[in-house]
Amino acid sequence: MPKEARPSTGEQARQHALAQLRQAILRGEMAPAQRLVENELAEQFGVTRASVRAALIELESEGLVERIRNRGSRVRVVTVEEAVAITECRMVLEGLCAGKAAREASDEQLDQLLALGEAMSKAVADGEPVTYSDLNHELHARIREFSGQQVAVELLERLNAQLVRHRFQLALRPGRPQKSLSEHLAMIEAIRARDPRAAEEAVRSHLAGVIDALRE
Amino acid sequence: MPKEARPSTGEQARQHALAQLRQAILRGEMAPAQRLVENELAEQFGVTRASVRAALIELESEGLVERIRNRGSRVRVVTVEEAVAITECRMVLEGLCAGKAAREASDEQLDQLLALGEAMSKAVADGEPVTYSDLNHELHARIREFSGQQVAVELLERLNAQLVRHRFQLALRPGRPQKSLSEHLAMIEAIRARDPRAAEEAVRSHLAGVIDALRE
DNA sequence: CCGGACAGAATTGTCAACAATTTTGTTCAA
DNA sequence: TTGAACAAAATTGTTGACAATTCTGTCCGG
Repeated sequence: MPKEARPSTGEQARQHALAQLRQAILRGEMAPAQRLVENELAEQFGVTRASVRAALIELESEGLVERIRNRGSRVRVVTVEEAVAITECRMVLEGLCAGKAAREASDEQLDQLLALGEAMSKAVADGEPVTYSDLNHELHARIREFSGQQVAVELLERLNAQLVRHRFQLALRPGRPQKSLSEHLAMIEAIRARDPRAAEEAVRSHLAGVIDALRE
Repeated sequence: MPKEARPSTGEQARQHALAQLRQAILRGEMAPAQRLVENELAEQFGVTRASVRAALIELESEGLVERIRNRGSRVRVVTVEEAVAITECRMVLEGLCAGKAAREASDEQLDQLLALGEAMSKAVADGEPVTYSDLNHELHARIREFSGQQVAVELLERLNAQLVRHRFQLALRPGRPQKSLSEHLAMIEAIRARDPRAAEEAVRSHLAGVIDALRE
């Protein structure tokens, strides 16, 4: 059992509890469908139940936690169908972002994408799937960021948070990095060419591929 | 000042407060940027502050309310730029839904769309912009529903809720219904033709038109 | 006349106790 | 043995009071 967290003076209790719990779920420290008892969490994080409650309500509307009236909270499990539906939404939203990024990114930012692409190629060549997965994640984050589309960014971050468990499963599949790499390079190429239409199309076909892989 | 709501026995207090508050905001009974004091709301709705607090936290993550630490809550005001960004997201998400609806809707559902289109034409011919606006809203809702894409539906409902104030402004603009009507009819046509690509394109160009109108 | 320090008011954040609900385990009769 | 009724335990929902923070208006020195 993890040691009780420090009182964390400046930080308000609710935000503390919220951050701790979200991290714990995202890091996969909570088993899927595990029950989240307010009392236990309160003791574990060193805050009162009211703060835990507030945090749980917030996590519920982020889609990370499931709450049933008078029955308590659990870590939400995302079925494969849901993961597919989520990825379909990612597909169009990231497509939007890629198109805007192709129009509005600075030359400096385009160089960052190029560097990321090279790092990803190297990771695949060296057979390091974990490094590749991290870079993958970062590439998508950068494209979102460069689009300047704040609303889409927030929606996508929420959606991505719900997929943590499926991401692992996908990254370690043999042969997957190779296929994924060329799609990613095409995305980078289209954005660097400042071709919004091609950029959107590249992102969409990449995520269509992810959907196929999710379905096995 | 509105009379205190009934205790609403079965319903739990938090859900009661949440529903009341959300309705009040969506109906425009709360002035934009109006301060929401927890005590006042608690008394007004006949629940305790804790329930109001919980409701406010939830409404914050729905984007209807803005909360600042130790400073309280206000009704969130959506700037024109934000409304544009939101509508861009609607554009791609509703495009996704239209494509899926074109594939998966039943013949019966397609007939509903046709009937809606006729009603909309009539409303424009009769010069009834309010009726037209309602039908407009219903058409979009039906398309979402027929797609069977639950994740997209939830995202879109959240986004739409944030636009209430801008919707009014747009619907009453002279000449707007005429332009909007033909775009809507094209959407219906494409879905009824079971042409996903055309359906997506029709929805996107319609909402691109809405974006132009928003920018004036 | 102006600006900063300070006290008071208003408001949000936190807490511990209590009430209501659901689940679980036990008993007893058929 | 099975099933329903019931009691006990666990857990969530609610309440009112208290603490911490921020805002507001006043006072005093310059």
